[in-house]
Amino acid sequence: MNRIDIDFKNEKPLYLQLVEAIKQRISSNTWKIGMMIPSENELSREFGISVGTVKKSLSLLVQEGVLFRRQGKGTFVATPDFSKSFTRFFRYGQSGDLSGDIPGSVIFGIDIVKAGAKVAEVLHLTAQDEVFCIKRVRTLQQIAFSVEEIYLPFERFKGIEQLALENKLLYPIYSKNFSTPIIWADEYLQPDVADEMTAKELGINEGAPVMCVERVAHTYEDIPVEWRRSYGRGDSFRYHIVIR
Amino acid sequence: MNRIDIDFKNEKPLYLQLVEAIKQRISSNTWKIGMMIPSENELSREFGISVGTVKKSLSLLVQEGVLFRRQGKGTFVATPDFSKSFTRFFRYGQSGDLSGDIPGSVIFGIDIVKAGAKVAEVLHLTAQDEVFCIKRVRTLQQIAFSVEEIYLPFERFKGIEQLALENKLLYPIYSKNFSTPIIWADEYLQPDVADEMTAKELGINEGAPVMCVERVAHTYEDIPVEWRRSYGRGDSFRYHIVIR
DNA sequence: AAGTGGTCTAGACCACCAT
DNA sequence: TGGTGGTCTAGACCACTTT
Repeated sequence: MNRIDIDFKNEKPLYLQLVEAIKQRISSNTWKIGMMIPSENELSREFGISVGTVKKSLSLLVQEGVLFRRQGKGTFVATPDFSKSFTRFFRYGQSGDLSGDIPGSVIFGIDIVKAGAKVAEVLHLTAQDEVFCIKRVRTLQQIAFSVEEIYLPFERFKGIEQLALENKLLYPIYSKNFSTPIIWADEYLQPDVADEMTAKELGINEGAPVMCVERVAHTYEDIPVEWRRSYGRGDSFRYHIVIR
Repeated sequence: MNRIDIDFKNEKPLYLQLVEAIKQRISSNTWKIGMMIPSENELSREFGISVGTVKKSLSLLVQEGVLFRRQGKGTFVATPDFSKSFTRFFRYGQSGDLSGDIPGSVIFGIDIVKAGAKVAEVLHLTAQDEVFCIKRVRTLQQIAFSVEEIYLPFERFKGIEQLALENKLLYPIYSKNFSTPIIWADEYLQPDVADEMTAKELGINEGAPVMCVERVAHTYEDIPVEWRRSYGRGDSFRYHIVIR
């Protein structure tokens, strides 16, 4: 029936068209997070393409982390849970691993300001467009481990200033309240030393090492919707990546 | 003919067995870097499996960066060129990007020492095993940007102390002289501040920010063969990664 | 037993490249 | 024109999960 999503005259391969169609259904909340999506056979019938092609699309989406599959059970919409991968690099002491803990946060303020050149560039706005600026300190077990400034486009996040953000993870809020799930991000790391202000907020000495992390977060449709700059305590920061 | 590589009674999927067989041929230099490997049809005949299964193996190897393919031409062994991805994060000034430049290096010494606990653990040796320890400073346009200590297992790299390593990239040497191409690496980043020694070597002030990068480099067979710790100038270090 | 995903086959047709 | 990879089909059989 519903073949409006697939265009057989289109030059684009069918399996990529199906990938887009599935992403669209997830991003429009037709298929919700954690939900089982139709089986290979059903998708094959619905879109009028072969099971083999459906398999190719689904394995691509699994590879991207959008879906996960369980043999004998089904295919499910993955949780775009960045909180785990985004804080996995913090530790305390020499060996303690707190990546399982949920960080707390204290909001220092949320303002509406002009984007300015830098923010405008990364969020694809003009420098005169208004953005929200959230300042907060994040904590693990009552210890501050990072301070951050977060910039959000005003239009998309209108009303966020009235929500209780204290001790909340932001990405679930973007997803639930603003239909804006975060799917991937660019991240830039630079070492730095704490200035007076940062040192006070993190409870460390001025001149102590900190990690500066700048991040641009994106939606399914690759729209940049958040820019943030964090300063993390050097003694609790260890970032692991695999290079291929 | 040559079906010794594929075991149809094995529980492991055929396409994964083929992936291993192909990696083995590359790592044993049977198929050299840049070489065109046999076509899908030839591989299908040689290993006695269907073309579809061969396609699955090859696309997996492409995804891992081991092979690359060109429609109408063939499938080729990719250059395991880590020099690019491993130095891509350096820059000078506010915007200059020197990732295209080849860094120079000054060797401070190459010693044979006992591995010790840390090195033994990551290189899968015992603490009494001997390893090479290379100390060097790396430069871009005559400016030192990092100092590093590099540890290599003695047995695999016997003779490296007699080679001219000055201003050379090490990974091509591992590959050419020791049949040890580096395929992937774990990398750990932490911010730090320069001590007196490091500051002098990098030409910066004591207490200035530096990035501490620890890396474990691996072969095709996932054998860890190098451990290094680098301290990079904070003002020229910017690390970019994409999180999914 | 019925439904799911995981593997595998044996083709087909096409676009691209070399000759 | 013949060989290559890229896409797509229409099955088959298996392992696993649920009913």
